[in-house]
Amino acid sequence: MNSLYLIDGHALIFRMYYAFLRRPMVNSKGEDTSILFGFTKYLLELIDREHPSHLAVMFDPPAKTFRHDLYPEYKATRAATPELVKAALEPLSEIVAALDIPVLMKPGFEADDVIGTMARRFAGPECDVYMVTPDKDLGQMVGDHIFQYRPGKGGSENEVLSSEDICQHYGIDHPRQVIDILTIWGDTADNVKGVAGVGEVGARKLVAKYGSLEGIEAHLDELTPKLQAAFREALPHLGLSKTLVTVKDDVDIDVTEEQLRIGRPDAAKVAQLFDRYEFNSLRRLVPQIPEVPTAQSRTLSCTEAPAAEIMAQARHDGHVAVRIGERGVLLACGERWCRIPLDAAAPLLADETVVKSGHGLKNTACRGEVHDVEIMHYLLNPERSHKLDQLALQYLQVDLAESESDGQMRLFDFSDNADARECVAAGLIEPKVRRELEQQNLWDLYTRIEMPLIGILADMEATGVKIDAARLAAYSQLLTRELVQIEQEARDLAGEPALNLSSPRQLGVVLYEKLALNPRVKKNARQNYPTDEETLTEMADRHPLIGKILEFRAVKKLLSTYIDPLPAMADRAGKVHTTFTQALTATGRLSSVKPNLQNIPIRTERGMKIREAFVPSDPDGWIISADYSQIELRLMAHLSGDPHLVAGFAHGADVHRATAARIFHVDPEAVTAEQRRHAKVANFGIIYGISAFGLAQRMGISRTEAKNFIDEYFRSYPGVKAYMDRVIAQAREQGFVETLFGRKRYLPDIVSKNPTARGLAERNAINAPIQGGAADIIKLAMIAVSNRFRQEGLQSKMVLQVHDELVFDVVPQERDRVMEIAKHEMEGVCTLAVPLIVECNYGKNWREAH
DNA sequence: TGCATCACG
DNA sequence: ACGTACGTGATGCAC
Repeated sequence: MNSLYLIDGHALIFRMYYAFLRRPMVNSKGEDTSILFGFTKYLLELIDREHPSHLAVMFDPPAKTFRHDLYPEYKATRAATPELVKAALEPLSEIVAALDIPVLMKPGFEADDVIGTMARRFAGPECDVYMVTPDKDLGQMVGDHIFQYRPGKGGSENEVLSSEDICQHYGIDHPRQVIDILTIWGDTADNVKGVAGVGEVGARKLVAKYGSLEGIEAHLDELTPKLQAAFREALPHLGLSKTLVTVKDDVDIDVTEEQLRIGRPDAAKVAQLFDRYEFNSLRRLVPQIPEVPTAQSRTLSCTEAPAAEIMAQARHDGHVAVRIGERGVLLACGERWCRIPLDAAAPLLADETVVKSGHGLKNTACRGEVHDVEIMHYLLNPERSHKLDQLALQYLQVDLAESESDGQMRLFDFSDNADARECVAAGLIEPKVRRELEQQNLWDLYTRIEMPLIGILADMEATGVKIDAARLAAYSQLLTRELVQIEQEARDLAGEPALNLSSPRQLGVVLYEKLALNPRVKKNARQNYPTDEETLTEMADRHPLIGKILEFRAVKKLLSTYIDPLPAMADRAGKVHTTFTQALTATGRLSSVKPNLQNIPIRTERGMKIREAFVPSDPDGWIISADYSQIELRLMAHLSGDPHLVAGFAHGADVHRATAARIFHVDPEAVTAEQRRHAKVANFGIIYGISAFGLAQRMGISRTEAKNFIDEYFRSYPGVKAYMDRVIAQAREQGFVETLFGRKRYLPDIVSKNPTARGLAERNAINAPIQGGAADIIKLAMIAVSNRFRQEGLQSKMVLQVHDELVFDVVPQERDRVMEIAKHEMEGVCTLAVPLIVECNYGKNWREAH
């Protein structure tokens, strides 16, 4: 199968222009090489990653296009092209030409049209076409063997969009309907007028319902009066708008398949250009030109060996390094390596008598003794980088980016063995990191907690959690209608029909200039007025618009972060699979990404509706949630040993009420609701390393009152105060703090002369042993629960961990057994000065299980 | 990119 | 004097 990549040159240039705006790259001659560097790097990395068989770059021609002839105001509202962008075009063409990549331009047409034409012409059973662009316009051209390849934002991964993806995103049946959506939506950037008052969401819904622009026009009378009027108003110019947003796919352009075929760079020319612009780091991506040797580093020596020999040696040594490569599994013993298919490696990986070492081994079949240097290094210092190239530099003095000394090629020749070098490097790093862990008494933490957790997290990710997509879809409809309504009301209240409620800048202007709701407020560092929730809530009584803004934001958040994306991320079984990150947080907590299932709403009624969509995979099954009650405050009680706080956790007692009783010198029964609320806020503050300022903010009292409150708290719980002083002193002496289980966090700023930095370090010193200790405890609980599930052969699955809560997807007949196991194992993880209490409930969904 | 905003524990 | 409660991730705007 051939693959043709069509690069939208201008879009990529603009992306790079913005990416480097704050910190431009300048060479020793003082030239700004940001765009050239970013563009070239993206291009070379794309080739290195995707191995295209054919490739071309499209640029917009400098002169006007047929769209300007049709509509003189086309793109008239655009700001002038930045000088840096203009200046980049010519040198960039030179670089691209030197790489033997064709540049296509057609006078009178935009790059989009040429891309559309090429895609239509070359896509077929023999060739997949990838249109490399972040712009939504080309979505209309996606189809059989035609994909949109969207560069990732901010270093994130590139995204390949198929016809189904486009349809799913817009809720349509065919990508051509993107044209109708764009026509109605309009395009501010190109000065193309759509239907006034209808945005992306509105356009999507209308096209989804009526199929096309014509369909909508035929059923105008079914629309709301406002919409009807808007459409009638827009009708005269919609035809033109449609032409403008439609990508032409029949441009007369003379190019053959042979010209697009990936060729060989002109090495001398590329070397000369890279020297001129000082692109030293890009040299490794073009193997035909010589590397510039890096002074201190050396390359890694490693040799390929027969697979049978490596496997035999692995079994003999009881140790092998593993890495999953793009073309099979890499195995290494010392500096010798081999590459074999996954199924051939599977028995060795599953062999519990062989220690597997490597970097990032969670998503491999490796089980048993797994020495993952990424996680091992995380325990040495969670806040340093655990990337393999960093570790290789530090432990092996090797630069993994450097090719092997035999000059293996990277570009246009994919026989390079970068993944083999990485596998060998991880294997050589492992004993060195292990020695450090042992010296610092961290090996136990690794083998008892982190290592067994790797496979458990892998299983949880693979199992996934079932989502009721239909329920979310229905809720999306309902909330979207509410959102449109709120938006309209807000615009009416503001008297600004085009107000973008998502733009803090626009809101600021309306609230503070037009309505002058707070004449004293100042702009922040970025010349914007504050529109954060706290500020707005304070002035909510000054204008009804503010309430609408807050409501808009709340609903928008739920829709755009949870309700709409979640169903799209489900697999065919309706399950979503998060990724748990085990080597990220400073304190030892896990994190959850893509999607983040650790921040599913719960605090509002609208939010809780989302939890109703988290359901058991068996329709007759149950969701069980087991959460530690007050685990962090219990840890504070244990660590401080304060007798009053410990007593506050006496069986059945309400700890916040007990705190209020002590602070306010009243009987627990006499505590008012407000007193209890304040005590609760204070208890949270204690865990975070309380400050008078922070407490004052959250309790809505003055700083002096907050100071008095804290003094009273410390008088009531002298052990807590003593613990805080002790742990800060310890941090100052040792440079780090640790949890009950020895997990460390380094706090170099604890001796800083900058009071702000020092204050933060001191609060970290108080908080890290508590937050980290709670993380240790729930990790141990996960291991204990998982062991019990295995021993007893349960079918139910642990599916989520949310810091102090475990969530289970339970088959009908195991409900009571799982409740029992979860509560028992979680409570029995360790013995503290206060009991560990777990609240466990079941229900037909996650909400009911609380 | 960098920031503001807001979802969770 | 200096600007603050602890730990995360996703989205969207504006540059």
